[in-house]
Amino acid sequence: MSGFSDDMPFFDEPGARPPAASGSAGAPSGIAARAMAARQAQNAPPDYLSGLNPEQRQAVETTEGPVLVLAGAGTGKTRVLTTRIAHILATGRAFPSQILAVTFTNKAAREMKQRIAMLVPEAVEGMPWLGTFHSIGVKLLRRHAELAGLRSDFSILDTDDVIRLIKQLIQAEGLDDKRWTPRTFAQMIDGWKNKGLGPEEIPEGDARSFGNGRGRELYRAYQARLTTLNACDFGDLLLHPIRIFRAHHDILAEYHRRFRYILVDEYQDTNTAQYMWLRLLAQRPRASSIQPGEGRARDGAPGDVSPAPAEGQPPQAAVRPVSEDKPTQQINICCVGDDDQSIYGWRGAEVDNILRFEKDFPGATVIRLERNYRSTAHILGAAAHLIAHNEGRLGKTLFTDQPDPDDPKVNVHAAWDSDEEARAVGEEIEALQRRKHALNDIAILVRASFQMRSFEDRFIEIGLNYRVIGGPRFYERQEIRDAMAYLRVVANPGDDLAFERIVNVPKRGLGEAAIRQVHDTARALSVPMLQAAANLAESDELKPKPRAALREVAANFARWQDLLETTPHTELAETILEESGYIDMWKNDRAADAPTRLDNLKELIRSMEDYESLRAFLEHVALVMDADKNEDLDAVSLMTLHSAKGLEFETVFLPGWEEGLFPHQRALDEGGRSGLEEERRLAYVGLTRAKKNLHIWFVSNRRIHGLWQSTIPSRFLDELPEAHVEVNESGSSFGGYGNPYGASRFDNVGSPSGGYAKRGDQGNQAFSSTYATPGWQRARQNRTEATSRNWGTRSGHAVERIGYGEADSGYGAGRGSVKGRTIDGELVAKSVADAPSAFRIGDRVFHMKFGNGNVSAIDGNKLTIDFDRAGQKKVLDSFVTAA
DNA sequence: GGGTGTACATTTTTT
DNA sequence: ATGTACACCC
Repeated sequence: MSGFSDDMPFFDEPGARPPAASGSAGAPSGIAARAMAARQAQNAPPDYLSGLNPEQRQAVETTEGPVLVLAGAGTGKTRVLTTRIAHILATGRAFPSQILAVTFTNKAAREMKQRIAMLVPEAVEGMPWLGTFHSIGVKLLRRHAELAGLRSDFSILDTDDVIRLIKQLIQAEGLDDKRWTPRTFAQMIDGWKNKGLGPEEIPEGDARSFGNGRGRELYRAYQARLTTLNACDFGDLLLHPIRIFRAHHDILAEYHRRFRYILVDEYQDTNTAQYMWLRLLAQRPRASSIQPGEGRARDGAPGDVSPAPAEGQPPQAAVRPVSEDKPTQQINICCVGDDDQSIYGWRGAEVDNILRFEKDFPGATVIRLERNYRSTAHILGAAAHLIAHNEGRLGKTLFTDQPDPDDPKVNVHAAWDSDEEARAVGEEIEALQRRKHALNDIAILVRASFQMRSFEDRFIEIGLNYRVIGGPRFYERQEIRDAMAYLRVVANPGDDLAFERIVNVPKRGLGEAAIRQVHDTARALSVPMLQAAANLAESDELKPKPRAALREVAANFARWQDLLETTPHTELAETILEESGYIDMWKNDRAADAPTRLDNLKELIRSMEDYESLRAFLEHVALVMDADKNEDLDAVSLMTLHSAKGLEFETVFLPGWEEGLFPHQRALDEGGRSGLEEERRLAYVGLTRAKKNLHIWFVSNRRIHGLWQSTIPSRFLDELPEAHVEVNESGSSFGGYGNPYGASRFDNVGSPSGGYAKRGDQGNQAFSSTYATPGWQRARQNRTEATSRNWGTRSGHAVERIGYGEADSGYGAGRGSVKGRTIDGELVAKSVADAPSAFRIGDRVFHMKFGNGNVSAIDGNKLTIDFDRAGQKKVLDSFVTAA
């Protein structure tokens, strides 16, 4: 139908054009010339190699055979990857189109393209196979769609579409969608697909665990529905090609001939499906059973392998033959990764893939990059000591060539609560700013996004520029998704999900009943809903009003589809949004954000200009996540630790190092030891983002889900080496309250005279010099604002009180009631039982921080207490005792 | 079909 | 505490 194939140069098309835009169709003039030059000048290494250290250079020059590059943080990973590609090209080992280079994110792919362009300018246009797993998957699937039961104009559904679809299926099965939530099932399917499992392959137990044992049927129905919709989800972008490769050896063989070199970025993040996909492509045709489930290795005729020059292959003369002395179809796969930075286990990544590499690819060369160009010796020392607490590593130790005795140690600070934490970080940043430190070179990396809020509040208050990275994405906004739904129906009339989304947006008087009717008709006739709507509009099965509405919708789409051929896509999009009444809908909306939404729609249309066709644009939006950010502004970056991977900053703040938050309680509860190790790797990633200054913070009180919790410092703090760490005792807070893992040097943080924090110490006097600190003033202010009573002149007493008056009984009793789960003797989980509270309304109670108060309401184990001094708070009953 | 009330969940995120 | 999603009622 659509003419999308223009922008996809498939190699086996007649007259396949190699490096198109370079104008070198046929003869690789530019590249070959370069290759010649390179070989003529063999004595002097090409200049792109000259800046590499010996390990990097080895990684670049070991082009043949399987290679694993273990690239620690800041060791020049991307540089190796891009130089390696440049090297392969410059030496004439392959054409750009014969290199498969996969990344996880579009950002990484883009960066790689840019950097290759700097090294080999003429090559990039011809690297059609550099991209994310998913974008390459789409490309493969568009080419062979019919083998997966799809048409090549299939839609790609995002998570939201998938959930809506599954909801329909669950309801169709007569299941309660409260008991069996679509979200849960969508996650299950995602998990199965990550493992490469289709409906028939999932374990019986999994199948039974959902929807009264109907999991397998539901999954099957889901896949059937996708086929009907001519759509696939993200998982299918990998799974369909895998199936096709397995079932059609001739097609796989084509790609075997095609891809001479395979490069994989962030290999530690690959999941099982991606692994299988890579194995299929990298496998030597003759290779026998290497992998369970991968047994059918034999395909392409073993003998024929040697460069059966397909169209567009470099003339043999110009190319150094692919290692004549080695067996044919050499596996030239190079995986780059860092097992210590594997932080995506929760979404299916298998660290094992990287740990197993040498077994998977016998004879592999393993190269370690440990020379770090980013961080100071203190930071590296801290990171190394921390990560050494993990088991099952391949083992690497980062080092730096340039230790500087003036480098600051890693700083650890304590704060009373998250507001004070934000306030103090804000002050530190302002101080840096006065010293001309660029804000762009400062980042705050949090474990969970709710932590960002206190920083945002504070930064707004003091007028500090900041940017949040990884927030709600542009294309996830309602108005964008609506607009996209219109476009999707035009591009793929079978996209019922999109149709349903907008059939009554703006309101056209089509209620649930009318839509159901369209749905049923579509099912009965096995046609898309759009078609069914057109039919219904001509029948008398509906009341006049909805009938007229449907007729108009159907006529509109018919007209738009005609325009698709003749009208530029941006213009078409404008027409659609105008004629559908969608623009007017927002113009008439009095909501405060309506103008913003209109702006977003304009921006959407503007961004379409960057794409050749409607379908190219739709694909971009389906696959690309990036929100455009304002790079010009000098601003502090605020993001989660996960989204910080791969970035670096001069100065990094890591707030929230408290048990339960970091490591996160849920990671511990659900992941046990390996969950803890992943959290530790996350900490490692955080530490290694910093070039020079690193500040870690923890607080003693955090409000989680609306109630106050006392917190204890993260065990990770205890895993930092003293030699590289400086505990900052500027003393604006009350630090830890004892650490269940034994004495911790952080127990005393924040106590000028020390010692109060030790259990049993009578440390009241310790606070005399502390209560007047800004943190306290602020804390007090908050309380005053909240309750405006009982908190004026007696604050001094209150401070003493709150500190440790009867702490032993209070704390001890509270803690003692919480049972913990342990792994190897380490406390890992402390789930609080939902036992009815032992307290009653009106009871006089004591809380270790807020002092005495009266219980005013009880909700399970959550108490609302009117504290004498601290005002009304909600706290867990395990944190108070009868007074 | 739209508006109001209640119930529930709330780590991390890419494609 | 706070937001969202759904159910129910007008």
